[in-house]
Amino acid sequence: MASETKDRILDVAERLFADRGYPATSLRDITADAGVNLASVNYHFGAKESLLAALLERRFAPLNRRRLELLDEIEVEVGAGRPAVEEVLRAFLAPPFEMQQKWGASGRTFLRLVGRLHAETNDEHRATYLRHFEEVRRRFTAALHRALPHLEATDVHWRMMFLLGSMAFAMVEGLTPRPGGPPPRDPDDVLDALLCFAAAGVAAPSRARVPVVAGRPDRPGLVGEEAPAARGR
Amino acid sequence: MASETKDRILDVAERLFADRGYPATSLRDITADAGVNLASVNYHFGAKESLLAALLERRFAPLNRRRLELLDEIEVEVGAGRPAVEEVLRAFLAPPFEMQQKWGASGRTFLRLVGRLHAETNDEHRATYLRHFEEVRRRFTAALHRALPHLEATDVHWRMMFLLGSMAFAMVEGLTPRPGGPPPRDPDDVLDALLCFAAAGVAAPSRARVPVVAGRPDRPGLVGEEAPAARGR
DNA sequence: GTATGATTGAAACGAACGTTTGACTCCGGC
DNA sequence: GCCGGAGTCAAACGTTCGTTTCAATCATAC
Repeated sequence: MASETKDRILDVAERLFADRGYPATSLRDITADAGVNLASVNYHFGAKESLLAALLERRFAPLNRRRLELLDEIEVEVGAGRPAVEEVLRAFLAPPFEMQQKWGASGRTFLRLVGRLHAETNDEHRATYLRHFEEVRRRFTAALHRALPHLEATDVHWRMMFLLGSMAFAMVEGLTPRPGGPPPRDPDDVLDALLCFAAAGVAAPSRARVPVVAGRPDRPGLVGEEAPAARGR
Repeated sequence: MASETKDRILDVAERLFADRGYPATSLRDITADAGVNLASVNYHFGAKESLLAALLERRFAPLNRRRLELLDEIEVEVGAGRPAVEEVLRAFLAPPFEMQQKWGASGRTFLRLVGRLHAETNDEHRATYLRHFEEVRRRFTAALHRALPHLEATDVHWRMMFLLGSMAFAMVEGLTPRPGGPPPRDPDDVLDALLCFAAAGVAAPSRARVPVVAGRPDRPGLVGEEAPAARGR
């Protein structure tokens, strides 16, 4: 069991999918890089799609188990009270970063892949991916709503979306150095910066719609004027 | 000039690229949907890659011109003073949403495509995309730093990244209704919710690193356990 | 009417894709 | 000694891809 070939294929596929995307990576690319025969992918995994599924399973199962475990701890501790926003966010965001350290370069690669998959709207791949993620999203959305009971459910959903976007972007962009992009950073620092950003954003006061049409040149009632208040807390 | 065939190809390609992604969309899909001959793509655009470039040019040029125009207004107005965070963010985020209204269904499709391209790390496509975006990113990062001079440049860069992620995700997720996802919403509401989230996140106080290493296996201070300290801040 | 340049049409090109095949190698159990 | 299953290998399968070709068509200017 756990043949060496199988693991080599998984590792290389993870890296190449993360680097080039799923559809742009051929089985020939993978097998050539892994130094194994082309047919071995279909032998061990059945099809390319199943390779992706196996790859996600390998990483997502422990990752999301950990997330829910941390959330369980929080919920037991606070009982019927309100969980703290930042604590909930940390339970959601920290495991991927923990994982990266535990799994080394391979873990970092996987994070890029996850960030990528958030934008892969191809329905088949998405289904594979969402199957692992749906329960997590649902439970954390609920926890966030308990932490911020004054927000409408719609707002909580959307802020969860924004949070996902920040996380995905931090993963795919933050971990692949690019010219002009932000300087590379210790992953722990990235997590802290992300938590800091996300906690403030998620917990932002819900604002009544201002009747100003964006970009209108006569600009009455600029929203920007409330920013100092937020800054000075 | 501006032959009908050419425009039909552009419109259909925009929609299909946004729906399925660039590499997963074939020229045959596009030409069949547009009701034109397969060869006409290569005749009018030269190659598939150039079709993408033309498509981006058509939308990005006015979009980013508008962004910089709004930023110019802000900078003229505040002179040597500090621009307001939310005002800068609005200048950045509003134009895509304005555009969507002006361009109708086609504009909405384009937003999804943009959100997608943020995750397309294929270097060629990315280069095409970034060429349009680089100046905008640079100028807005600088403006944000002027608005938040107490932050380190690194933090401003990263928060700009997080902002981009939220925006991209809002575009690709918020505009394609999905089961379990957030309920569909008036685009103006999305913009407001995003501005609200982003302004709070970007202007969040920079926090000193907590000295706890997340997820170390010998577990002095599991990530879950440091959270109470954070909660009590 | 006819020549001319721009566009469209059907068909084919070579390359690359995921997948399948069938022979070959290896190795533990009898 | 050899049998049987697991794994590997080179080769080929049929399909689809982006692109090219070249004749047919159209509008326009002469």
